[in-house]
Amino acid sequence: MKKTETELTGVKEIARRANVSIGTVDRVIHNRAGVSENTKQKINAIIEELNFQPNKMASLLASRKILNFAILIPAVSNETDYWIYPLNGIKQAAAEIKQFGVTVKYYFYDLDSKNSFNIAADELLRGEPHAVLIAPSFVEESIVLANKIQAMGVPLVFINSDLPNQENLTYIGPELYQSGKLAAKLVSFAIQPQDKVLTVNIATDLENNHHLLRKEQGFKKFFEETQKQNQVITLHINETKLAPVEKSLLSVLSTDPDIKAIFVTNSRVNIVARILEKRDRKDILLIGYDFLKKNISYLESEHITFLICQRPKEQGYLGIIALYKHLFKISEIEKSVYMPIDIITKENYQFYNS
Amino acid sequence: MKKTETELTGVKEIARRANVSIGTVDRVIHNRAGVSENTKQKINAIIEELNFQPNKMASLLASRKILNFAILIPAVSNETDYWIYPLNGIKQAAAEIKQFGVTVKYYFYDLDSKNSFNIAADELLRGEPHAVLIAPSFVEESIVLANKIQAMGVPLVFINSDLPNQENLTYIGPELYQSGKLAAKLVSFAIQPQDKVLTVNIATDLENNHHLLRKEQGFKKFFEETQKQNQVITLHINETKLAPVEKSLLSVLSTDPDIKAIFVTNSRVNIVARILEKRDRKDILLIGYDFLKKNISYLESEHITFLICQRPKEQGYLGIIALYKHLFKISEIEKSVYMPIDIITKENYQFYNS
DNA sequence: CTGAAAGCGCTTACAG
DNA sequence: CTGAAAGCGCTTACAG
Repeated sequence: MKKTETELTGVKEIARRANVSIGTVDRVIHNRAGVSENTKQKINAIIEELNFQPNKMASLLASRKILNFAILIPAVSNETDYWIYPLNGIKQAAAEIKQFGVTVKYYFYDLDSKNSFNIAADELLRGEPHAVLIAPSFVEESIVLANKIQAMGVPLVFINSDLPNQENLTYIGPELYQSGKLAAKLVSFAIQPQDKVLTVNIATDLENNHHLLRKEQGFKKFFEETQKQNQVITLHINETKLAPVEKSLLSVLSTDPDIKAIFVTNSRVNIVARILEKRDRKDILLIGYDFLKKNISYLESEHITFLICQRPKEQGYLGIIALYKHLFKISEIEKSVYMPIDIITKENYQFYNS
Repeated sequence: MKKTETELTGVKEIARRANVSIGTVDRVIHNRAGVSENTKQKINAIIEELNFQPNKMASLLASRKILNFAILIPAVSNETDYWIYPLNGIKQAAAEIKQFGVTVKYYFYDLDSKNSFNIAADELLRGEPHAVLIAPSFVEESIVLANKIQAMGVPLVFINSDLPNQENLTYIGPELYQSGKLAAKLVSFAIQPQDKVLTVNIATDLENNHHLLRKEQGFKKFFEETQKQNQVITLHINETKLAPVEKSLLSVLSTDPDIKAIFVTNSRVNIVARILEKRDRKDILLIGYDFLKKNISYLESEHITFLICQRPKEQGYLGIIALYKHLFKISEIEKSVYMPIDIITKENYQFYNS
């Protein structure tokens, strides 16, 4: 249970072979100034030869570094508990890497307020973090922030939605188009050729919700590609309260009684479920997004048949771990990590851990 | 970026407050013998008060421990590449914890040979590992091994299948019954009330394949519970070569032309896919298990509609991490971790990372 | 440009 | 039962 092959490696051995002090070796390892080109090369050669990997624990211990990670994500709101899941993932990762001197600071913004985003972003910058994870819900504002963070040379991770042309360390989140296609496939099983299908976007600010449209496109694409003859009807509802959604939806359903499946492009599928429940319309297959308590209860009662879910907890967890692995040089980080597209039903939700 | 609040905590501070040496503090922390009850209590009180958590990196560094993990899993065979995925997960975890002084040793056995299992198990024991992960495919033989390992006080993790009444640290793998139910639900969407459904077990040694029966039970249970009128027919084929499987299967299909869906209870679904492909029977919905290359290609060609998959890579990864977290006291380990039951289709398989 | 010394927070013999 | 010292493999001032 003891290490044996010490002495053969390590700064000491390098110093001995190069005939210098370990201080100089350290300078070379970390590329610090003040070493003659000559000894530098000599030392580097030995490092190569020994295939030397500095002992991270020792270096952490000696340097007494503490690293501050900053998190900027939406606050958990009354309307949706979605963001509790990424937050839980982040907290779990934070607990695990605490012992390596990492502290995590949280900044929350209101999904209904760009201003709250900007305020939180300013606070974050003032904290001078060593690494940042953000959910860039507001595109313009997020780009401004991302540019500042990247200018500081601070590694940045996006979760949940991506921002193009940034120099972020990685993106961890869903690929939307494909999830729409998958939804369409699931729907296609349960309907007859003459049935119609309805897609519903429920969001007040569709501008900042391009992602809903991506899902819709994927959904429609499936029906085109497979040459199904089912008509796909599209409905945008730019309100999120029950009453107006109900009004719009019922109007469409009465105009088109052949609609036998509804695809809701976000987690507000529970609103539609509630409406169908009131009218006792179990003949319509309902499919939507996200593992929220409200949605799960409708999965239970079979008003919702499928939920598509992209591991919100894992997004948070992996985001933090990516920053940790990068800063501690544990492994290389991929530029983007697309979460698996999970299908949740009444039969498997109890095994879905977030 | 420097730590500030040092001195307030740590063995030194405890020693100072208790008026003893840090050596004595260390003895108490690790419950070593040779400390008077009196000073022990005094020190423990201070530890409580300070909410002291020893610095793991320092302790690791000072103790120069190396930990050997032993892995016992089936070898990757020609017939199936299933076990490459757990192995990859294990290797990934091993790479990440290598820097903490963990080395991993692999022992492989042949799924067709209990003897090879016993030989590998003996070798493993001779290696005197500090932690063990096994896939206990042969029940009897695995129990014998598990008892020996547990008698040595060595933490033990099971992946892929569980063993009852053991004192293992944790089990990480699938819950089979529920996955069968889920398969039934998926099938139920695509069939008409008059259609029949076939479940197929393909395995030479059904005795050591109780798990197939569990899936079959779950599958049947769904049809009972939901009072579907579809007849569910059961077929056991105790051969794994194409020819005999083909013979059995075609015989059943010709007797019962109403069979419109087939549920294969393991990864050999590709054999059935091949048979259906040859006969160009795309009218039969085929569903089976596991993200194998062969299976995926039939998913692509739409001879297989659904694959159910339980994250083999993650099972390996999490198994190792559980041992690491246990030995390094990073967090408590749950007695069993059931993997999510994932549904793989042509539309989402490319995002499934194992 | 380089070295010698002190120290990170622990653990490990060894001496008493 | 307890303490003092050396050391883990690095990093950090400081001195030259």
